[in-house]
Amino acid sequence: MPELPEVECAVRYLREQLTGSRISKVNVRWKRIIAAPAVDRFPSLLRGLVFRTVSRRGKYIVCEMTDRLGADRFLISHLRMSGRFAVVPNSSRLDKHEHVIIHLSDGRQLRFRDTRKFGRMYLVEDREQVLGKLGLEPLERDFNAAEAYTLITQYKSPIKVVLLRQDIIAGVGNIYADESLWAAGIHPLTPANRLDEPSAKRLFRELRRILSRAIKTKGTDNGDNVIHGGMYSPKAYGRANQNCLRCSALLKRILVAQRGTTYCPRCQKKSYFTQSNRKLS
DNA sequence: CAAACTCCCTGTTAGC
DNA sequence: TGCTAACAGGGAGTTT
Repeated sequence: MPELPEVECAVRYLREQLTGSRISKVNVRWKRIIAAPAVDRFPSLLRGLVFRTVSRRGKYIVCEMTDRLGADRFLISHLRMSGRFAVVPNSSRLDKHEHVIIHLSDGRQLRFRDTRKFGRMYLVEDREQVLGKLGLEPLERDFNAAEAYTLITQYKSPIKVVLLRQDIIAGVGNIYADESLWAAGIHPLTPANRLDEPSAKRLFRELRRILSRAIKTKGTDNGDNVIHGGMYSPKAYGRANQNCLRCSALLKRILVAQRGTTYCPRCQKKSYFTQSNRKLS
């Protein structure tokens, strides 16, 4: 599932492919993907817009567009579980999971493919309408660990829950939450406000290191499959009942706020619990 | 106000 | 082998 690094790779690909291109026609094949405005107005409002640039905010892909009069419009997409973009020639065979087709005036098409149909697209005049509540960007140069520590100590919920909250730190999903907690040696159920400053700083350092490295390894993947199939291999996520790569203890799987969570009971010490948790199988 | 639950979807996998 | 049912998971919305 795409998280910050996968979205960043998609953004770089789209920026390369789309900058300067004009939309000539739009075909929506699964209406629920269009979150704003009303689906019936979406194609006509997009027609004629030119891609200025593409950037990322959290897990959102932000296409900055200009209309014929030079006014700003924002085409913002969220890949959710299984969404991915591809820019292909018109002649490319239509896949049954390609739900939004954006025709470009140069004979190519931007296609949004999403098997689970959870992805969302927004066309708005004010980007804050979609992005307004997002939290800190963990890879920004101005990300400050001391500041972030002060921020997370406001929450008594488990640190993993805090990491997953997009309004606190943007872009972290289940994979990189488990990975950074494992790397920092912090139990996922530790209440955020019980973390000491060194632990929190270690967590942020590991988070940034892991996110950056994931972007690099996905980036070196062959160019036309930038979103998935990267080289990043998780050390904790998805490795329940396998040996910890640091201490060789058996990794454990629990539920934290309804999300599958894998951690090492030896390296990530159990300290405090704010909620009951139950074992999975 | 926060935590928990429900829903949206379908490919994959476990179970029979 | 072939079928069905459970499951995963981000985020919005609803309920407790």
